[in-house]
Amino acid sequence: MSNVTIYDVAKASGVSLATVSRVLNNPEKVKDVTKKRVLLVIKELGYRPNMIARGLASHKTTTVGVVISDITRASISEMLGGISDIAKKYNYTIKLFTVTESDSLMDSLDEIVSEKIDGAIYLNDELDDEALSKIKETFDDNQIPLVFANVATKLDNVPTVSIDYLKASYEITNFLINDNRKNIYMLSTTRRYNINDLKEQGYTKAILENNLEPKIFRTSGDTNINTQHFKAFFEDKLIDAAIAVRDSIAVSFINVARLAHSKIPDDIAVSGFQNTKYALLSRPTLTCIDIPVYDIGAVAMRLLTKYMTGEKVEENNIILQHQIIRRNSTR
Amino acid sequence: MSNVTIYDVAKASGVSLATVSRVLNNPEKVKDVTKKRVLLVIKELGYRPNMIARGLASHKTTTVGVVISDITRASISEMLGGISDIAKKYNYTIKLFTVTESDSLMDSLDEIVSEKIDGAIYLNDELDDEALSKIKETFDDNQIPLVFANVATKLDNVPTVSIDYLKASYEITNFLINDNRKNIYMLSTTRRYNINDLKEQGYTKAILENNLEPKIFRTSGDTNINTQHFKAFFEDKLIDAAIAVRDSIAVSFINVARLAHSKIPDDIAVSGFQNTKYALLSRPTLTCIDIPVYDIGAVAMRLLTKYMTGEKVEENNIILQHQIIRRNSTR
DNA sequence: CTGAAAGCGCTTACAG
DNA sequence: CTGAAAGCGCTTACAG
Repeated sequence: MSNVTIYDVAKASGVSLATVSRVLNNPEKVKDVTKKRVLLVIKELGYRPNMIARGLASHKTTTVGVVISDITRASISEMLGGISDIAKKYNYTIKLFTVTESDSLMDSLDEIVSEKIDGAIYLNDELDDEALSKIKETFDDNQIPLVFANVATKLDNVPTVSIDYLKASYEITNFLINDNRKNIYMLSTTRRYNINDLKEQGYTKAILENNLEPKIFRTSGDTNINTQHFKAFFEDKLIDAAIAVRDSIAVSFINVARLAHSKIPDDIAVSGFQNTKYALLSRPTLTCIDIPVYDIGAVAMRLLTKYMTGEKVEENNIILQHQIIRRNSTR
Repeated sequence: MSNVTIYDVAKASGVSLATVSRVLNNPEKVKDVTKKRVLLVIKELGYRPNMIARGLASHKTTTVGVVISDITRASISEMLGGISDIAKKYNYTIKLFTVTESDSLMDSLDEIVSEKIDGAIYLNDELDDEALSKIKETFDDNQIPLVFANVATKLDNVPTVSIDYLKASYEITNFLINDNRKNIYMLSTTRRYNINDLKEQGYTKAILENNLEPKIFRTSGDTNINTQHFKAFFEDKLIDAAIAVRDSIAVSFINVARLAHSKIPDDIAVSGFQNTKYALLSRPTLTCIDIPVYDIGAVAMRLLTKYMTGEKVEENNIILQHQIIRRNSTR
């Protein structure tokens, strides 16, 4: 029964409730004997401070908000894993907020802010700079530290944790160019994402530097739909390499390409992005950029703890390392 | 700026703070003119009630805890999606708790309980009945309604939302038996899950009813590891059908089987469980039991709202419908 | 329909 | 090192 209050503990150990509170929050200010006695009573009574009351009195809830748009995306749950592990380590609880497109952004933010969180991590790579700065501003007004995870922006004073998507894309494109590929497509999404734009830029840069022609094919993330698109694609396109912005799109493309009697990787080399389980289960197995999704979450949470406790922060925009995982869909 | 309090609103609209509170919580008790005036001031000042203070005063936090073990599992994020959508609809906020194996169960529960949630959903199919009832008891002691999602148990008075895994497994096994398969393996996990046990039972029942021999092969959920196991498997096993307890294990098995020159589905028919994206991206595409994971989450949350508000509940153990999705890995 | 007052369970200066 | 008291921002009987 958790209806034991700080009063009960105070009475049972013969001290004031102020002292019990100190034992819990500033133990160094309490004499050893007293502390031991109080601690014992706490154990015996099974006392656990009421976090709500503590939150009201101290203006700290030891809760961080995690704001996401589409929880179903594979990367999200891994990022959440990283966030959660570090949050636990620093004794923060997580509140989950989902913002759907039908919601007005400002209303959603107001709601989140009124929950009195100590800080927030925002996961949403669909935001443009305007939306990003509006969000940042709202949190600033309420003095709530905020970190964007897996989001890239040129705005400074907006803390982010991400990888260098432009560079990653540039590298994988060059990798294919060095394999003597001439007709390299980027398979991107119809919908413009903050991060996919960077992938396209890195690709385009490498392509142009080599006097090739950039070719971006946009399709849906939905397997049923992009399968149809890819089937049409093979009726008239010349192609010897493809870089998909997501692993699942790459695998879907491989499946259709093989139906069209293309040999992977000899006729067409294919690369994905992220290194999910899809890449391992695909045949041939998929070469891709490994994105340390768990780490992005973990580092974002760690960064947030620094803002919340007022620790010195050297760098607001953290770039984690990516790498190319070579498998059988490329030579 | 959310530092506007109920006092500011009261003063600005010339009423007492009690009236402002009523406008928000029991509007029918306030005269229309007064209500309109207060509402206007609330808008103008941008007032949003402090949820922490409200929680302390009312003993209701409008927050539900979602307790999970391994957030990385694909099913979890979809279930969370269902939970989140319904929670939003009923104006509940979600607190996320992860319980790792290294944590003591009781300590974790104590922590969760001290967060003063109004109710909880527990997602963990690794628990045996003993653990389940211990958990249920702890929440009962603290008068916190609790629903287990995607968990099966014979204990009554433990609310659950799930599908009939035994029946689903029984059906898919019979489906393969009717295709004249004789050497049907179940590909299960080394680790015993609450739910996988039921899958094994359904399989075994169908097999025995048809005078066949039950054959359960246990492996890891990790693709790299089970690939090795499956390679060894093909050196000495006679097999013409396989039912994997997870889609990803089925796909991994198919990949190895094809390497061993088995034709899918002619030589070996394969079925999975859940109907994830893996099933669609596999070649051949994977037949599997469709599990309405999102719905399980949504229904669990809806059920929980009933417990929290004291609504009548007809049935504590809700079974959702599954179905067999036939694709190309079976005939 | 509305207000004054107590209370929710804590924390935190302020004294001593 | 410890206690008395004010306060965090609300809700909710209790009167009227």
